[in-house]
Amino acid sequence: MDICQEKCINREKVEKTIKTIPNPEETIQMADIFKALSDPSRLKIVLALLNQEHCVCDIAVICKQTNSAISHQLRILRTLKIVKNRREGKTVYYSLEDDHVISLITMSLDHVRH
Amino acid sequence: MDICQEKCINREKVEKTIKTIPNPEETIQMADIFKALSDPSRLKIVLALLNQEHCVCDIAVICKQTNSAISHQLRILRTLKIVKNRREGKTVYYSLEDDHVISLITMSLDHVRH
DNA sequence: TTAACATATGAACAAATGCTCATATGAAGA
DNA sequence: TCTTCATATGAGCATTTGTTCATATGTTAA
Repeated sequence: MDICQEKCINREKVEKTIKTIPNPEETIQMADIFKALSDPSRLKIVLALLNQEHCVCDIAVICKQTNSAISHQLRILRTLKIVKNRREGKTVYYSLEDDHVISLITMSLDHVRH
Repeated sequence: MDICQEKCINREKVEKTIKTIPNPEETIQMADIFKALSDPSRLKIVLALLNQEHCVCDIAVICKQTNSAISHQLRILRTLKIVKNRREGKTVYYSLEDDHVISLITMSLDHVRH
C-alpha cells in the first residue's frame, strides 16, 4: 500500500501530535457546529438573530428566502442547539441558544476584516 | 406568493436587523472559513497542525487517510489561507497560517466541552 | 366547527463534496 | 540520465446537502 509509512514518517512528532487530538466524538461535534455556520444562507439566519429574536416570517424577509427554506434550516440549527424558539400564538420566535456562537461569529468576522 | 410578507412582518425589527448584517462578500468569506472546518477529516488535519508543523505523509498517518486524500484537503485549506507550506527537499511541511483559526478551534472545543 | 394563517415537514431533485484511482510533477541519489 | 520517492492533481463516483413543492400541524377568530 503506502510504502511511505515505512520510511518517511517522523514517529516522535506523530506520536506527540496524536496525543493532542480530541477524541472522535468531540471532533465530530466541533465539525457539526462549524457545519451549521458553513452555509451562507444558514449563517445569515444566525447573523439575523445576533442582536434580537425574530419570527420565521421576518427571518424569511431578512434573508430573502421562502418560509419553508428558512424553517428547514432552523430545524437544523435547533437540532444542533444553536437556536431556541418560543411560541406566541401562531407565531414562533427564534433566538440564539448560546453565547459561544456569538463569539465564533465575532471572531470570524474579525478574521475576514483583518 | 407569500401572503405572509404582506401581513405578519414586523417592519421596524426587520429594518433594524438588516442594517446589522455584514455584506454578502463578508458573509460568504465567513461561511468559507467555517466550511473549511466543517468536515471532520479536514478539521482533524487542522487539529494536527495546532501545535507543530507536519509533512503530508505524517498528517496522513495521524489522520489515518491516504496521502492523496490529505493532499486534496490541504489544497482546499491552502486556498482558504488556513494553512501554509514550505518545501525541504522532497518533503513539504504544512503549518497553520493564522492565529484566528487557533482561536476558533479553541472556542469550539470549549463549547463542546462546556 | 370552520376558515385563515404561521410554521413544520416529507419527498424529490439538482448541485456540491470527499474519496479513490491513475497519473503527473519535482527533488535527491545512483 | 534514470530511478525512487514525496507530493500534487484530474476524472469519475457515491454520498451529502439545500431548495422547492405539496401537504400537515397547530393556533386564533368567526
